[in-house]
Amino acid sequence: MTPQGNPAPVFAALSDPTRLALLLKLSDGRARSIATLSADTHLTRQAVTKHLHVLEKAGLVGSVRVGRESRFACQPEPIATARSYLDTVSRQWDDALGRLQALVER
Amino acid sequence: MTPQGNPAPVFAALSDPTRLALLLKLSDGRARSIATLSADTHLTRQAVTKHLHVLEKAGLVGSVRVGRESRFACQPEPIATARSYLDTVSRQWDDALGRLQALVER
DNA sequence: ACATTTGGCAACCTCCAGGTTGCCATTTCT
DNA sequence: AGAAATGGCAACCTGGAGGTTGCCAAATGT
Repeated sequence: MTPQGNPAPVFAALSDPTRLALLLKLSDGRARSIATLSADTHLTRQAVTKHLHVLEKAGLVGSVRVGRESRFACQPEPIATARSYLDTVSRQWDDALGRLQALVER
Repeated sequence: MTPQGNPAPVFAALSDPTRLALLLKLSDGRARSIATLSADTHLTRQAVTKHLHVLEKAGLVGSVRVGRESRFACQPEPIATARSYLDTVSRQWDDALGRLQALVER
């Protein structure tokens, strides 16, 4: 259910320090339970749960229920989406700058 | 290589569709007045002004007062910051995936 | 069998982002 | 000089984000 092409939700998911920290923790590819992920945080387990669900809705992580615990792990596609968006913007900007400079140097 | 920078504020600035649209408009490098930027929007000039100030605080755009109007234009550095962050995350993820696959294939 | 770990659900609170309206100052046009 | 364009400022409203607490259900350890 990850809409491709609209980068705003992905950026929104990335706009919170707590979620960035979670992503960094998960960026080693290992799957972790909610309890594990909220262990060394000053936040409540519920708060962490909410953040994880936000990340999941944005498609940045996926979850699997294993016994009594549900494990979360990274999913890379939306990051690629966000990166390609930034690439587009900065490329257009570079192009425009290049043209301007060419005009000036002429 | 590249400077530091906390990427969360940049992502926060990028997390709004209106601001993304503004950035795209400005990504051709030309500077525009607030009135021009809010011309083909369904939003109020004030709303657009607020969004522009958010982008400015994040360093994504800069403004210059020219006569009675203030012109806004792109500034590329924070975009580079955000991109490098996404690069870091996705590289770490790729590395982890690689190690996992190496383990599995053994 | 019982206690513990783990997590889902719901109610609640507070704060701020996004948006509006109204008014006023300055610059530009005629 | 007078009218219009441009935008800064402030008050105000509303919804949702982020966080907490409390309770309950299911899976696990002993």
